[in-house]
Amino acid sequence: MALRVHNTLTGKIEAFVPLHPPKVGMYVCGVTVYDRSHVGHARALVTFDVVFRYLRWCGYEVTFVRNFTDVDDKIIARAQQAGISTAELVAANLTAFDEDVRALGCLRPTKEPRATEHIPEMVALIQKLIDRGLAYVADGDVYFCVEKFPSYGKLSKRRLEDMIAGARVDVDERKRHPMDFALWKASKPGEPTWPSPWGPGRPGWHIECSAMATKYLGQPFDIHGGGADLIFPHHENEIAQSEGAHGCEFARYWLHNGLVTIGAEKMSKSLGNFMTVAEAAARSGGEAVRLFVLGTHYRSPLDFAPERLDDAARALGRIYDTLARADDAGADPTAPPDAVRIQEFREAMDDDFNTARALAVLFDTIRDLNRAMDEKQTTNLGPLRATVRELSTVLGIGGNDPHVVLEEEKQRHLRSQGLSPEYVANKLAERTEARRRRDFATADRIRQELRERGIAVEDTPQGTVWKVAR
RNA sequence: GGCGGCGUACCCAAGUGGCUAAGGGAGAGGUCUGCAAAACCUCGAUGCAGCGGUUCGAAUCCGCUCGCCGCCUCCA
Repeated sequence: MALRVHNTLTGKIEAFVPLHPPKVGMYVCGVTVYDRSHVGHARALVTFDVVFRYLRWCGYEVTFVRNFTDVDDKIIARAQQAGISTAELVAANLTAFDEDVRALGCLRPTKEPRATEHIPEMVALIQKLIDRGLAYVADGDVYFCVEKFPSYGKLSKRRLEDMIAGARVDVDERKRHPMDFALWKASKPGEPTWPSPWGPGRPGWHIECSAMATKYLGQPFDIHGGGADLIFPHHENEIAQSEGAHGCEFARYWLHNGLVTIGAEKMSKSLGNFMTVAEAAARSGGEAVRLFVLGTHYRSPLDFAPERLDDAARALGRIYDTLARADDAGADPTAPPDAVRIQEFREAMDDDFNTARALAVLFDTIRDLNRAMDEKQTTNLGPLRATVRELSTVLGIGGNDPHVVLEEEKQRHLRSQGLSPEYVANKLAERTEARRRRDFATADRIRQELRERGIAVEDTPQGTVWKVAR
């Protein structure tokens, strides 16, 4: 079975057939860098990171483009509020974004173009739309004329009449049709501005993606992705602009991740009900956030609660405990992965990136690994360990050095508790001595004492060790 | 109002016509242990919002009802 993906354009799950195999072009809408990213952004980031990784794992040469919107109303407003330049605001948020992405274990896209670095391309595209009669100039603004694009609404499956019906659309005298949208906005004093044939101004939001996607991927290209909240109007407008200008299909497969809700309400900056990626990562670690996201199919709604992060952190801890144990047990690092498990994994991922099912394969493998160690079947260790390593290249879960991960977890814990490694070492030595004397009352008292500080003591055949209580 | 989607065990969640309804977290019992912890084993929904229907057979298809969400405005 080969990869099948859900295409928003058709509403169906279809076989994925790239235009120019083995090459695949993928464009994903990134973020507007006016503020820190939250868990909702994390979901989009992780979802398409896995798509990217899986396509590569399948042998495709993927060009993955993810943009930054670094000019828009909110950036301007936020910068003015803070009394800094838009450039300063953008720079700060780009740095923060980079940290978030790294915490989430996402690979770098092939290209990360910024809107402000592609103004000439946008101007050229707008000019082409004007030339083809699909756009018109009004007072230094340029609007796209939706009535001139007959298939407008084909992605979001809505008709122009329906949209106006329930409409809270701005009544703008300069627009010929209420649903017409801005390609170019004349700038007000003090705003970032670029020269254009229609006067100084700045681009509308949608045009940047049309211009940059086509610049780096050509047209048509294979995959266009983003959050489900972008289907309308953003992606609908991208299609109108790109297909209107070039007279050919824009993108073949449209993939959209479901939104993150919190208390059954959409998580969003405007509602103020969000947890930032940095906060989530500080609580449970970025990899746990990733695991939380991948536990649900990417198109389903995902309800966030901090406790779910804790669940994920515990599950992740089990993975790394097992891997550390396997490495200590001398799993052959050169062994090939287990073909049966890999096949199960492939079938799950081929089914529209069913990461929840793929994770079940990972956890089954973890159990296999522990059982093999319990039963001293050392020859199975290598292949099972290799299987986890293989799956981790796609899921981005369990791919780090387990000893390093566990050690970092311990250091983090000690620091947050204000405890020194010596304190723990002394307590453990004291307890070991007590146990040697068979003074179990003292030993248990010490263990309880440490437990209250979040330190879990384990007596193993190799001696006493401690871990962070999860 | 238009369009799209959701409701599966204590919590999360996969499964969309047919083996005993994955997996994770929590829980119970067991093995191991001085006792624990970890790990493993076992248990856990005779039932998949409710009601009807199609079918030899449905959580899965159809209809209705109830509850909930998203988009239609900036939004991942």
